[in-house]
Amino acid sequence: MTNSKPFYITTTLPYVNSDPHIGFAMEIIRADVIARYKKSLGYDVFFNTGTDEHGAKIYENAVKAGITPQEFVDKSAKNFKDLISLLNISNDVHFIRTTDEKHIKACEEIWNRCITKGDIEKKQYKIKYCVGCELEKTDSELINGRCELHPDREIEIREEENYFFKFSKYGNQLKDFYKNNPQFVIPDFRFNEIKSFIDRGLEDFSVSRLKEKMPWGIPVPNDEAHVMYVWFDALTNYISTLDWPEGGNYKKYWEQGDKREVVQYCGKDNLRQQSAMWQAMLMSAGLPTSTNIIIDGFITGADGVKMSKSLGNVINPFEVIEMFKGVTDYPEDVLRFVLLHDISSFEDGGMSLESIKQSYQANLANGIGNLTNRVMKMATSYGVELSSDDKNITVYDDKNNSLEKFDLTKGVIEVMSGASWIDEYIQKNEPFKKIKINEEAAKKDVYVALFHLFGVALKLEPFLPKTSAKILECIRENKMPEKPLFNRLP
RNA sequence: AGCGGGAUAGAGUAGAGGUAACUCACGAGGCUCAUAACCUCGGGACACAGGUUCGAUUCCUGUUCCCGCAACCA
Repeated sequence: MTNSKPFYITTTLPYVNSDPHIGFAMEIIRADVIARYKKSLGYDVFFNTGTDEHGAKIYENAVKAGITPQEFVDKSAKNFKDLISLLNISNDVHFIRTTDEKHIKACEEIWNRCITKGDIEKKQYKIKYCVGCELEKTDSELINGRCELHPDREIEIREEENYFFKFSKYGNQLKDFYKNNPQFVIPDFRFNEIKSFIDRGLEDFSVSRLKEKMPWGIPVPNDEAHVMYVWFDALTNYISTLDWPEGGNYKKYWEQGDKREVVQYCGKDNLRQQSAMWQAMLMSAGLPTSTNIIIDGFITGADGVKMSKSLGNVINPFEVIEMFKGVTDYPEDVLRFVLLHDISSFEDGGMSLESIKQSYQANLANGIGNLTNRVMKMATSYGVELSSDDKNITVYDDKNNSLEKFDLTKGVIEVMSGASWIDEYIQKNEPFKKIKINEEAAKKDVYVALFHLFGVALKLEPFLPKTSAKILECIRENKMPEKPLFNRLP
């Protein structure tokens, strides 16, 4: 391809401490939709995801399970890879693990650059320690300044030496950066949140831990007593995946040219890390900043309550796919669909197995699936076929405005209304009646329906790739689907 | 305490200074090409109190209630 502009998109890396969560499924599906859409417009896309594999929780869990941390993360990383292929994520997605050799090298390099710049230095770090638990506690874990589990004991303040990143130094630079990039964080209200966070003033953050307490991390260069704490380790993946500093991919996809597009998807809990901390780290290391941070909402239970194991309202992505295996050949498209269509692009949204079934029935079985049968039945029995010119269109050449704005929910709803337009059109024009009295007129109607269905299928590609391909195949080969795309639920 | 967001039909959401939209559910009718699907019509809503305005549900102020954040949580 001549002229193909580079485009970079990444998800955050999920922490492999627990099983893949429906929220991560949503995040990677959304990033995948953008990646596929950009590819369809001819961009040269680098799509990144992976797993975050260091830290105390993993270390403890490995010890508990009686295996090494490396064995533990090897097993967990596989779960995530399994989910990714199950969701039919673009197969050229890059998968970085924070235990990968090239990642570790990149972390050392960015650390060295920041320390050379004078932005990392040792400080006393006060931790709150519960003697009962024998654990460090954060303020949010304490109730009235006391440990929830041991309210009868005083919290001890202990001091240790940690490395700190001089985040406070970057407040003004971040403010200027935000001013010059009014679309940096999407949606607006999240951008406001981070701006007012910066306005309140920044504190330096701790970037190392004592190795004797927590050995499972990347060693701090030139200091055997410390390992890196999560920030320099996990965030660096966005460039280590590009073989930074040496690799050509870094130059091509991150530096790019004048009109860079470096997009990071994340959940709302990651706003601060992605749009402020990571950007400051990049500034410190003398690297170009990201161009867009897209913030997703959270998925809640049906009535807006938090998903939790104790409430039993947790949705497991593997289960959802399993549930639809009997009724359709495209169960992964069902999960993709409900996550894209039923959860709003930037706000929290509720979901339950019941709501998933309902949405499936209404939109996929009664909607797209039924419509495909309806149109193809008439096309094949009346002998209507798309002209070879029409048939050879491979890209819907209109830019999808909602996708340009990363509003995927609106994007998929627009495609669905295209489908229901066809249903209305058929009802209004009644080609099934006309065929008995005026064959030509009936065929003309069916051609219109067929042509529009073709357009719907093309536009559906980034969202539901397999369903789209099947519909296009039926139209191009002028045949009925061998079986209904989406059967009704029993 | 502070900061941010929110309160719209039975449920979930959209929207805007001037006939309040959509999906599901509900009621009536239509069609028979299709997966008892599809189409049309109907009922039903802007938390409360002030203010600005010719006019606000939309802007401002206050009240009540809900939800995040409160930094080292990976």
